[in-house]
Amino acid sequence: MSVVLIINKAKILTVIKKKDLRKQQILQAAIEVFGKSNFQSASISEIAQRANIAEGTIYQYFKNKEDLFFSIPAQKTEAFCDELDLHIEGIHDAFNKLRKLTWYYLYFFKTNPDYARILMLEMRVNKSFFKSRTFGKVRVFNDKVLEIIKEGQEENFIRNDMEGRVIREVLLGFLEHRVTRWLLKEEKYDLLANYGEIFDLVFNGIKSPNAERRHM
Amino acid sequence: MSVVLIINKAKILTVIKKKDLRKQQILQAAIEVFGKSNFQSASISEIAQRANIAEGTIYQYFKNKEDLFFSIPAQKTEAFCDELDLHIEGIHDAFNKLRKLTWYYLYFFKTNPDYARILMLEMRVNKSFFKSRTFGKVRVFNDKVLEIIKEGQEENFIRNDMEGRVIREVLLGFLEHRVTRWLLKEEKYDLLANYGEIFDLVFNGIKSPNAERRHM
DNA sequence: AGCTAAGATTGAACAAAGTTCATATTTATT
DNA sequence: AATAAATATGAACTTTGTTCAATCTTAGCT
Repeated sequence: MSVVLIINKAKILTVIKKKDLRKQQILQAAIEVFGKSNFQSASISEIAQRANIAEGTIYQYFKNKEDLFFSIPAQKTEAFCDELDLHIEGIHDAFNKLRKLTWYYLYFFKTNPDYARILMLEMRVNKSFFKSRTFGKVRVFNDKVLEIIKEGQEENFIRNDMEGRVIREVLLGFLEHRVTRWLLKEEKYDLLANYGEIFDLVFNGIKSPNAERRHM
Repeated sequence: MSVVLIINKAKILTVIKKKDLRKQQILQAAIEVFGKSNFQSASISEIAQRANIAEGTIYQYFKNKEDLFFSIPAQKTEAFCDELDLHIEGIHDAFNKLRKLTWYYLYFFKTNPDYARILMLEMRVNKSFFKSRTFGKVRVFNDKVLEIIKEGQEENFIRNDMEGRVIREVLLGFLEHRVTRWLLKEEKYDLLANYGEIFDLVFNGIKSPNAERRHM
């Protein structure tokens, strides 16, 4: 094994890439199949079919069905965080950062409904997901939200009499709930409709009493 | 069949009761088994074992595993609504009704964690649950919340510039999120801890601007 | 180019769990 | 007590995730 490593570095890279490619191919098929239905009613055979491979091959790349399932949100969540950074970039005050974050959150799920279904209706509600490698990616986002909230507390327009974590719970709780409802109602309405209204509603609850109407 | 109906009414009642009793027996076993794990990893054979019956018997009382699963929340939710009515009874203003409702909601799930797991982590996130007979019971609760919110809007301490439904979404969204988090963290902390704090947080978001500190 | 070994792929076979159904048992009626 | 109806049973069936021995493909070497 280590011999190979010494002899030819370039070749190994292409091998790794090929492995990665096949993994991507399986993941893509998995997103489509899992996204259309759910974990239990999606079948390995359909995923294999859609990826044009044999069922057994999947198990060379993923430990089992659950492992494959849990691997789906990893890249997407990473992409979400990266793009979010871009959207936040250049905004200086925490209020507008939070406002933009809220908008982007809803926008992202609106434009990625398959991923939304998987993350909101299956992962978010699965105990072992919280122990999975993939959940680390979600935590990055959660940390970022808390950071902005603390920033807002220092800027004194988010109330200081409560822990940042509790405030985050209200904001994320509402967002998750909203996306979940939208999915369950089969995406029949616009997830971003009256977005300003609802942000105002949540925000008025978490804004500092002595920041009256400063940002309205 | 109809002959029996004409001949002996009392006997039939006892037969119905017996059928009901067996159904209860199966449901109780199902609550225990589903509550400990989840839909997919709970097995019919374990439920049958715990109810001291054969696997096939279950299918005399329930169409299939999903039907059995969906039947669990029906009675519990009904009991929840009935008790909630008692707790609300005698409270005259919408503010304190909402406050009590919030408290009772958290209290109920705290004291019924098996049911909580089933409702929050499995049902609430399942599309076909929304079409099930059982969901009607949940809707009764939702309607009650909306009613109280509208009452509050008339009493003018809940903001009137937004639809009652949106306000309900924030309140219930937060409550569901809180219970869900608590379950996922394996009930390691007290669900009712700093309950006043969090109600204040949500309420300040939905209270009418011209009801300043009236109820604080 | 051809050989060899490692790696990747395959799909038949296996295992586990939901569901069905012919048979057996229990209960109710006369 | 006899008969019929209702209920319960568990072995057999079906489906689907998973394994694995056999086959094919690719990379490295002469």
